[in-house]
Amino acid sequence: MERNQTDFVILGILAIHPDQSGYEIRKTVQQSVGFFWGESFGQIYPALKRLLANGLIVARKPASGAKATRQEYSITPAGRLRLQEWLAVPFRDDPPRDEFLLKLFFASDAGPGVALKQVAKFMENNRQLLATLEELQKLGATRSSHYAGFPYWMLTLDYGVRHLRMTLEWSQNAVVVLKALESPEKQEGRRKHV
Amino acid sequence: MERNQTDFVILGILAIHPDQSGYEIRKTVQQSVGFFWGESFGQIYPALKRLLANGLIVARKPASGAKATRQEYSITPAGRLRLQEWLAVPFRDDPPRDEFLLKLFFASDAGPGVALKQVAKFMENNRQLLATLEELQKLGATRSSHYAGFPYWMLTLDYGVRHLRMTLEWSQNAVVVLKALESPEKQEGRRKHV
DNA sequence: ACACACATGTAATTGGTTACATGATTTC
DNA sequence: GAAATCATGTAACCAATTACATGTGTGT
Repeated sequence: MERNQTDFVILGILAIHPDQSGYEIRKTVQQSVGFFWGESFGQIYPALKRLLANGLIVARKPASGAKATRQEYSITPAGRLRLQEWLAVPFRDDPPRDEFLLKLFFASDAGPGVALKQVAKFMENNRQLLATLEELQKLGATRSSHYAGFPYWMLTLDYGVRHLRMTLEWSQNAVVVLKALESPEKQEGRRKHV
Repeated sequence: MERNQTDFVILGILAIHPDQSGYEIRKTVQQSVGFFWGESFGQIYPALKRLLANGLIVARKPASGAKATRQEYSITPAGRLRLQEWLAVPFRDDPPRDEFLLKLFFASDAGPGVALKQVAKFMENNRQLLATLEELQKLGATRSSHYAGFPYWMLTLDYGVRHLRMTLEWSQNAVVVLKALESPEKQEGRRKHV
């Protein structure tokens, strides 16, 4: 019960910025919480209908000039209340399923070479994402936004940046460990061939 | 395609330690990869039947003396091959959905008090888990295990420990930020009431 | 003319949890 | 004899992705 998080993502996004279409909501989600949350159209459109039926959002044909097919949504007072209610419910932390760690855990069956490839991809992914988030952070710092949500957004961004930096530090060490496993000799800080 | 990760978790676990029942496999999963992966019975039992039908594992009634109802499974050579194959496929990193961060991101609608409560729970959870993982790490260090998988297990453990330490550092800062938002005055390192 | 982004939706499938249902064995 | 743990499984439901299907508007 109370498990349909898509609804709340939409409410949250519309609470920050109203008059968005389903298409736009998805883009906003990707650009704001995308580094720790994803939503697909297959979930967004049905969710919008649900929210509409429950009076938590309202639909409006956009002002003339915009596309005729487009539907814009805004949050209602009831929707805002629902959102606030949900915010106060303790989050549940189920273990996030991490496929990378899973493969690494079992990797001895395939050897260090395979593990090193996975780690390399992991590093590359994280380096790129880190660059993006640091860019966002810099932008935020200069703009010193006046939105009420701003400090909260920056906290999550900071979390992301710290997380990615940690993964890169860890990766460097992992590479050293795996390379040592790769070469048959033990290289305990000494030359090869003992 | 190739998305049924439960199958591979089971194969991986049985590759490390054979002759386990479905019940036992689940426990092993919890105790080994539990901090980044979970499996429920509702998935394990059907998966075992699937794997059995495909010849990737074999079933055996346990030696006399054990429970009659119990079924023990082991990985077959075909299963091991399948596992190795999967290990070499690049992992996919979809953004892990983090409900805690999501609530924090939208928390301005509910205020710093609500956010602080969520952060407090987050810290508490992570402190506990960190203690458990550090315990495991210490145990691993003394035993200096001879299993081939050992270095890989330690890498994932190290990841967990680093991650949790990072979350606690971040949390401390988050609490400071949120407390500052809570009190109406700006406390820029100066006295209140300007 | 073509490509790309905007825009909305449904259907099929898979993935996954939770609840239900049952029963044996061990420990107190 | 009661409670906890071991043990297996199914059914109902919910969550989520992916593929399918369709069409408009904008820019080159």
